[in-house]
Amino acid sequence: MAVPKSRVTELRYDASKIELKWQKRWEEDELYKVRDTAAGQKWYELTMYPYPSGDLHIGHWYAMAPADAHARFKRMQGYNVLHPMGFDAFGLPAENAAIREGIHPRVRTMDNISNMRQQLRRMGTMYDWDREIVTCSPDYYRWNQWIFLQFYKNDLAYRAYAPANWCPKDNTVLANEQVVDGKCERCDSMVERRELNQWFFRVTKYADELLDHSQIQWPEKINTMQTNWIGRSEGVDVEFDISEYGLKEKVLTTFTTRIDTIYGVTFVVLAPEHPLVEILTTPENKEAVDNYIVQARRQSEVERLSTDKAKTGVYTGAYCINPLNGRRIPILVADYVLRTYGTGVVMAVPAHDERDFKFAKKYGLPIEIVVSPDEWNGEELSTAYTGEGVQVNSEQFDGLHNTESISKIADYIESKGWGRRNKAYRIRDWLISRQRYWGTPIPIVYCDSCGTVPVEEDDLPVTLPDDAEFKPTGESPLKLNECFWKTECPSCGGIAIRETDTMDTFVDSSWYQFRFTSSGYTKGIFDPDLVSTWSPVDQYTGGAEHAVMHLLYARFFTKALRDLGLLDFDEPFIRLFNQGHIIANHQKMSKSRGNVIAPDKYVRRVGADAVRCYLMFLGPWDRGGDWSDTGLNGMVRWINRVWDLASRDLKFLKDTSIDGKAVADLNRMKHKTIRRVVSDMEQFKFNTVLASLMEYSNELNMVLERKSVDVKSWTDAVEKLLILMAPITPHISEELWSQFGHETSIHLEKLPDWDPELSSDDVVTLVVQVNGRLRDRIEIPAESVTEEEAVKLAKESDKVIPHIRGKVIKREIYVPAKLVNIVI
RNA sequence: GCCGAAGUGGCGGAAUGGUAGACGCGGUGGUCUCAAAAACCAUUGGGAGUUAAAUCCCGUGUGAGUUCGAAUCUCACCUUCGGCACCA
Repeated sequence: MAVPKSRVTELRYDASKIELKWQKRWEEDELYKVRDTAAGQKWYELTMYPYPSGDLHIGHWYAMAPADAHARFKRMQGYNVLHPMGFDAFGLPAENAAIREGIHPRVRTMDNISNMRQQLRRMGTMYDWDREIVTCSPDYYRWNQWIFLQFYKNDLAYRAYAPANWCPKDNTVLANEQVVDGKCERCDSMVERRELNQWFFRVTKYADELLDHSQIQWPEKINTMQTNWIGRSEGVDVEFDISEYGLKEKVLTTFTTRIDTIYGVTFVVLAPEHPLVEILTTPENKEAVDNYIVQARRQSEVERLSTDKAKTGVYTGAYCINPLNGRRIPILVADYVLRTYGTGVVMAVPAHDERDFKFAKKYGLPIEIVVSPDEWNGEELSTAYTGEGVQVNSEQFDGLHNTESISKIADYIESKGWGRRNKAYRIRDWLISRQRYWGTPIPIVYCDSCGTVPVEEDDLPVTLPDDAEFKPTGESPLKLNECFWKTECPSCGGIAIRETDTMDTFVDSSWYQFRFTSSGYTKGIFDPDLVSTWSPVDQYTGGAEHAVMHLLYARFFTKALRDLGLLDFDEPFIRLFNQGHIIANHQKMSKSRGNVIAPDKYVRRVGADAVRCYLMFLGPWDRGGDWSDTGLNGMVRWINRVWDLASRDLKFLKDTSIDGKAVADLNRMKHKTIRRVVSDMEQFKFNTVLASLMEYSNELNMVLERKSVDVKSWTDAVEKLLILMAPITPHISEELWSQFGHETSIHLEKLPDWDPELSSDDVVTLVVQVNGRLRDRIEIPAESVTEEEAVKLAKESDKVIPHIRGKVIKREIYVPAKLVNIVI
């Protein structure tokens, strides 16, 4: 295999010197200071803030540099742009490092932030650092606590004893969204089940509204993922009679989406955690059931839900009655039924449900067909039939197609009072408790006499103690810190204990987009005027991996804050764009592969502009790209050529013979380039933006060689190139702009308009086909050719004549100013 | 298993019903140089053809279809990537 020689393109200029010079100047001039009341329509463009891991890696660059270019572009279009930056500063890695190395999470996090802040400046970004948010600052997290209190008052936050996903490595519980393939999303450990008292946010209250994506322009993929995650199913709750046991509960309610199969129910299954299990189980079955429940509890969620696992279960010894046919059927317990979905009770129809079928086969339970497959002649099924068909064995509904009977049977059940239509959701409430130190303390106090008491708003923030001990005990380090947990009850003044769990860090990022509008505000979570000036975010960018976590939670918060009267709109982010992932040498970057690209190294060598350029050039932003050092060289070469073009001594044009056509052609090319660049920038098509700019600069090179245009045309052509490049390569554009004698920053320039007339070609190529095959290309003046003329030209072509000579022409197709197709 | 996206030169990619391969990388030949690197110029999908050209044929994962015309639309299949996966 040929190994490409490592060649390094030399820069014509000192990139670091120039870039640092302008970064300093921009800061002194407060060039990027955002003014709430500046002229121009507002444009709020936000990119997902980073976790302060210590170093800005190439993935951060890939997310932020193109986003910065786009925000700069909007600014040059005349918008008043807010494009802020902050740090998602709470989280497990800092605390785990503290356990390992003994460095306090705050110290380490703040160190990392100051390093990354410098790296972000070095990238040449236009962030206004006065608006920075650092979520581990009490000025920020006190508002997490404030929101928690409002949620608590409005029944959107509640505490419950429930089984939770426990990560044994991170020593904390996780939200459902943070469990991927049964493993911890962060550290890949197998998640265990633990029953604990936990705080939840009632995201399910907004399930229906969250399904509505009509007010946002997001990638269909993300909308679908959210829709699937919420997982609304419409069906019927049906009550099976258990009155024979003389209990308080007279019925067992099941949820089904296949009410058409109700006559085929041959047994009913309860989730092992269902409270009726204990009550209904007969004495002779008690031991078996108890053993089964213990066994089911021991299993992790993954083991229990594994699709390939054989289905297991036990009889309770109890029976219930199907209200439709009066049949008495057995009640079982099986762990394939989930307590948390629907009613936690399943009416099993083995003939028409894959899971029930397997279960029935294993335990020898009857299988009764009630929806007939096509051409079915009464034989037994070898697998569950889940398709459509005609009702059989269904009393008065026999003969109906099941697509009809679904609503007929539901109506019948409702009219008889045996049940009602209902919906079930896959999404669960958001578990926000974390048994960790480095997060927002939950502002709740437990008092022996008053119970659960919220901290007074005036007493916020509940701050993290600095002297916590970090030990991996499985409980919050705050539990070991007496100064923290020992407190007075806000209600009775007696001795009370603080909640020692902290909040999931996704709470921080659920509303940070609003805090950026007034990040220093002390009288509330945000300034009500400024939040409505800037919000919602017009353009959000970030990775698709947050589809059902951050993006869903942020939408939930927006709706909840709206209902609390704090916001007057429904969605946090109007447009969303997901960038892809950057890889290296066709492989995912990882330390173990040793192919991690360290941007700082390249920035030192060729400057931030070249790196920015290359990241935007290497492929469509949403599809990601493959880093290659030689590819970067190409960008360096191009920037060098632009440098040469723009720093040419104009004397070379002074005594040229001006060619009127060359001037007109250059002007045409200029307008065409402006049009293409603006339109592609708008759509985040940075790679084709750069291709257009390269074509334009190649054209300028040709003009330069021929020296055929006047000084004024040349200067304007080059200045327009610099303006179009400014969002992408902010430093070099600024430098060359000032070399042209401009006193003010290029970043204060408006993007030039293009003339629609001039931005299209005056001469077009007429393509001539015979039977759809290319035979000739004829240069014709645009727009001035009629169909007759075009066809005539085509038929007269020397290259076409041999193909049509002596043939009968069946059809002539003409696409104006583009193509003639002669069909023979 | 289900849902979704994608498959184009040696490589990254452009073109979303009308000139396939823009732009860039890499390669080849040349200029400059003692030499190299850098830079610059030319060339670069495959094949047939010719002294040279003209010209022709093939070509966008595979196979069919729609159309005057398909990388683009439709169907089936293959591969890769992403998401979901006992949710009744």
